[in-house]
Amino acid sequence: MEETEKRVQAFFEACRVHGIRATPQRVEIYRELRNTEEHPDAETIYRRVRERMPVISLDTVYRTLRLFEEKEVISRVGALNERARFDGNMKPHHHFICKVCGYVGDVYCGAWNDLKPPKEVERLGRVHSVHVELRGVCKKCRSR
Amino acid sequence: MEETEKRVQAFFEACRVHGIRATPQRVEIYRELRNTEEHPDAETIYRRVRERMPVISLDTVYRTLRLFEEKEVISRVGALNERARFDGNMKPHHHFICKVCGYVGDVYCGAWNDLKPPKEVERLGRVHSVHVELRGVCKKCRSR
DNA sequence: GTCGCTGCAAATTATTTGCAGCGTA
DNA sequence: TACGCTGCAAATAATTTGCAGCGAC
Repeated sequence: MEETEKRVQAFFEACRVHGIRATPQRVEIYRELRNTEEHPDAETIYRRVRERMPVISLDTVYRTLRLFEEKEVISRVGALNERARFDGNMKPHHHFICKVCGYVGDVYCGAWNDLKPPKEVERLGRVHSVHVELRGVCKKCRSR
Repeated sequence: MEETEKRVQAFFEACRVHGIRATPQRVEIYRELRNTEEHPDAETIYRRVRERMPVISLDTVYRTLRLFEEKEVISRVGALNERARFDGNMKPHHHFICKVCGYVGDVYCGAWNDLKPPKEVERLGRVHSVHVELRGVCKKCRSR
């Protein structure tokens, strides 16, 4: 069995566990996402899936991605894109981000200020800065 | 001199270096951003600055933030929020993000898969995952 | 006077929602 | 039959843009 197809099997299993239906649309969206390393956006996934499955709508893609993310079957790159948040502190530091409310807290950790990227990264481009993101649930949201 | 005000002095200096005007609006936006650790969004900054400076518009705030970011006087939390990007790979890995085109590449680095957050982070909340983000310029954008 | 910066209003873009129909358990 | 899932169209929310006026060099 091909690698991607093994994953699709695991996907069916995950759907069973979460009690959601593995509809054709969802399977294709999942397959598309596993088939690429491009970290595509919703629109791109929509365009590609539609080539193989002409009857699918963009909002199904959005809805499905949101569902997958909620079930932790896929993840989102970078912060939860609610709205842009800014930071006036340009000293090296890191962030704790609450998955629930989006709260962002500063984390200082000297040891993390000079993490050395592995050499293979040169293949991708030149690194200007290294930044650690901790994701979790903040105190306030935990106590609710 | 108070800490924030020292920073505002540095801000004037930075404006001189970059050849942009340190208008009252810009000074207030910068001051607001340095005065808080909340990593506010544009709307929040707008609301707060307006209390002290009634004549300012939301788009000036947006424009100013964009300008500051470009000049590297401030930074943005998380990825450049163009649009949401998704990742079907749930194995622990890290990301290289191109500042110019938004390209996202996967980075595998065993040593980074179990970075231990400093104890003070418990003060903020419970950490579920640790993720390193490398920001830089990708090969394609460098050669242009 | 020139040119950068601003406010206003309108435009654009990404994402979400309400609703009716359809298909599967 | 019931209910989850879908497509469509309309709504919402964040951010950007065009334009005219104003003020600093």
